[in-house]
Amino acid sequence: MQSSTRGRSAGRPRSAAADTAILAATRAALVELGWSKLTLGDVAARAGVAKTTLYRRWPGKNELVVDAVAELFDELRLPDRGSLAADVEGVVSQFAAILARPEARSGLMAVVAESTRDEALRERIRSSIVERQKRLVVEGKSRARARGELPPQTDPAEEGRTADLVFDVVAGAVVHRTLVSAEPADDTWIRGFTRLLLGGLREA
Amino acid sequence: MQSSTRGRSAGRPRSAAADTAILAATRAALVELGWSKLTLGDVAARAGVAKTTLYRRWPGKNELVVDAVAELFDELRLPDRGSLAADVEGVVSQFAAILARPEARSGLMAVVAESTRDEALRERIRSSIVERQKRLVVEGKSRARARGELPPQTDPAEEGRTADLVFDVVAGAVVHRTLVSAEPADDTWIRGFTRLLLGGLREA
DNA sequence: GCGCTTTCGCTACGGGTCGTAGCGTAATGG
DNA sequence: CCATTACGCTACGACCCGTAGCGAAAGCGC
Repeated sequence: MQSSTRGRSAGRPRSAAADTAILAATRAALVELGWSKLTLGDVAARAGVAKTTLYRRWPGKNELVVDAVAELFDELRLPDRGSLAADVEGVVSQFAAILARPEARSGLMAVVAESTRDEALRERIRSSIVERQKRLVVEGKSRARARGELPPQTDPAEEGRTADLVFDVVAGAVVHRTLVSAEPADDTWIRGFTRLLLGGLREA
Repeated sequence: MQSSTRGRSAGRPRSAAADTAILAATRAALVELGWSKLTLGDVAARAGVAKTTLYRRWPGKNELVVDAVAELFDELRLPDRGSLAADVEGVVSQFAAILARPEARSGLMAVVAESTRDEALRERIRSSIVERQKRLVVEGKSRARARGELPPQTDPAEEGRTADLVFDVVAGAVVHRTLVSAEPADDTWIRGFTRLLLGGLREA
């Protein structure tokens, strides 16, 4: 008999504080234990909530970690530094700083790996993490085009393809440098990468 | 084969057939179950060996999957196609084909994620997977230099840095395209990527 | 052949995590 | 005051882990 209107009115409301506590506890557990040794029971204990509360809000470990890591990317911005090269260096630097944090290193690749067999999880990652990054690429390109640093683009389909391409190159390079090669994406590296991205291999 | 003389001689030798059976079973399990649901008991059953045999040869799931996936990269070659662009397209195409296989998709990122907290595992990945790929980059660059497509490089330290950089860009882009963006690195994409890599953003 | 050594298959076990069910209590809105 | 929903807590079967112990098998040196 739900008096309808919206299902969201009757009963005790969910504690918003619990949400933030759980996500913070998840990140703390990622730092201390890493992905594989992280257990939901441990996260619940750290957050001061019951394990059942956790399961009422997230389907499982994968989705929880995606949400916990996604918050790390909230700080990503694209400040206008005056030139395309400076803009690229700026955003890559921010991205590298996030990936240098242990909670991101441990969690991000693990959920991406899981997402290869879980369509819903992949969509969750895409909407809460990837899409936000990709928007920076689109904005940066249009800004450079307004400055005259890049030729105007007529075909919108072609424009979308190159934006995707550039995004995969930038994000992929930083991730690979940080997690696979396991060496820091410091200023020297970032300058070299920006030069390669803008001028190509023949000028590097 | 393998005529004696070296340290190991006494006792029953380890079955080489068991090794190949176990690694093949591991890949099959990766395809069917993915990383998270893969259990060593299941792999042992598929391979027709006892679980204890498996633990005698590999420390755990991580190392086993690294070795199983590493074999997929044995086929990686750098055929001489006459130009730098064609060489790049060729090797990227091979790399993309490997990453398109489900056993690579499921396993590779998972072990990389684990390696962020396990130095020995990272070294195992580096020596058995990454180093082999990186050599292709070095060889391709020197070949292009011999053709006159790239300027000669004087400083060997600088040369090493750019080789590392190019490697991270190439491998990272393909991995990101395949696993994060979850779209195929087909011929169209490969051509666009090669053009971006060689000519830079201003020519793309 | 004969032992010595190492590996193999098998069984069994304690320890840990999972995800859920059940229950009584707490916090809202009508 | 009552209906409704969230919460904390406990308990549970199921599963996987990694190891120990056993007898049997398979090479090697003699």
